[in-house]
Amino acid sequence: MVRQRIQIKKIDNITARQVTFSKRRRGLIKKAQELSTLCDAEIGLIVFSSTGKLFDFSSSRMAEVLQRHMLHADNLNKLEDTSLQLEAEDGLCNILSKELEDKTRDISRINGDELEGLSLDELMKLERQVERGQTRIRRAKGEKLRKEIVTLKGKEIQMAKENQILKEQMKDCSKEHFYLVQLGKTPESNTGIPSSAAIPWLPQQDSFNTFLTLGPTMHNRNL
Amino acid sequence: MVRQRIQIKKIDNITARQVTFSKRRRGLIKKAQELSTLCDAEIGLIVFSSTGKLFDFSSSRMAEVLQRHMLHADNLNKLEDTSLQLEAEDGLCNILSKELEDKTRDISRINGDELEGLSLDELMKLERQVERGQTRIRRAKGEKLRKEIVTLKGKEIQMAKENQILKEQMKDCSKEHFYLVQLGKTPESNTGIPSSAAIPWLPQQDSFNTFLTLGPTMHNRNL
DNA sequence: AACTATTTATAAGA
DNA sequence: TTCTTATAAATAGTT
Repeated sequence: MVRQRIQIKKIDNITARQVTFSKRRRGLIKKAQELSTLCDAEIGLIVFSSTGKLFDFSSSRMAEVLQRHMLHADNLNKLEDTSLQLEAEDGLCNILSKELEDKTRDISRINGDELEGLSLDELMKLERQVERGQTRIRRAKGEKLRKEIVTLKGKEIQMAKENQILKEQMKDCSKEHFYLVQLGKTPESNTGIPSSAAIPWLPQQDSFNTFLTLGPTMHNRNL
Repeated sequence: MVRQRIQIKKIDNITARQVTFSKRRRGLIKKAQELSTLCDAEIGLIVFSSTGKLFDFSSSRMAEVLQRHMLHADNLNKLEDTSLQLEAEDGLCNILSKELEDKTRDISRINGDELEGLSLDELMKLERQVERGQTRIRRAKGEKLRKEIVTLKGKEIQMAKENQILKEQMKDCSKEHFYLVQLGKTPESNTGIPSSAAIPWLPQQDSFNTFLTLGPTMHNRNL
């Protein structure tokens, strides 16, 4: 946005990301405050940094809700005092949140973050893992594309058939009209020149019936 | 803030207030989106207009949390603290296990499993994600290897120096022995030729003084 | 943490 | 509501 416009996508550099997070978070909270004051709105805003730190803002009543949320968030890291009553529950929560933490870090590493502490062996293992996944994902994508092509080809054939049928109907229709026109003496059909250019997918047909087929033609074109 | 700086206090004029609300609300939500994308933050934003209309934004799973909070907010009048507390605890576990489930599936997919339900777009997004991670992991690996090489080269130089010193010592030592042998009439040291075969990394030394240098030599070898 | 060149947001007006 | 525009505010990159 400044000095150079940035794209809105995850900032790779961790330091830069943290700096931007800090600046924009403050900006966002300020805007939220201003909106609530200026327009008498009730606003609740919760922001978790990628490292799990919580920041929030709330006007008035919403505070209660957000407060509760904050407690939950805290519990997530260190399930403490408040509920000594439910030790089993705590234990389960502890286990869950620990597992969650592990998996979150795993994903982070797969995405190429938090690699600092890893040994060469671990890095190479990670590389192999990602490579394997990549191969399989590509295979799945290829498969998907292939199937889509098959489906589309099927549709194409189906539509070609329909077109053929419609063309036949059109021809019959035109003949009918031709006779009707001859009987009814309307003078419009004088040139006899084909105008297939405007409707390229339809083979030649004489202009004397163009105006008659325009309606159905346009309609079919959008099928 | 524009054309004329405004004070941050409730806007009296109702129309003006509504217009400002509409503009700033959109601005706020845009900023929240940008922050969540740029900095990989989880954000939940709830805005109630003064007329009671709800607008909200949330990144990812925070949606569930906010949903819950909104429900709780409704119940807040009816339920006592204790039951709320319990419900909250239950909720936490639920949320944790749900998130765990999500992340487990995410990892599975990165590894190329459970891809069946994914659309082409999702597959391609996944492919890009994995590709990006791969690049970063490879970069980290390269970096690590480079550092290791630098360290090893440093050690090599250090050891070469030590070897040089040891050689000098050895030479002095040999000479000394040579004279001692000459004086003491021991017959072993007649050639003055080194026998390095047994300990190839050490340059020539005569067998009669091996026991003198063995200690420090072995020690230095492990430095 | 401060600076500053720019971009972005937006108040007021149409 | 939406567009325009002058200007305030936010902020990316730099120091």
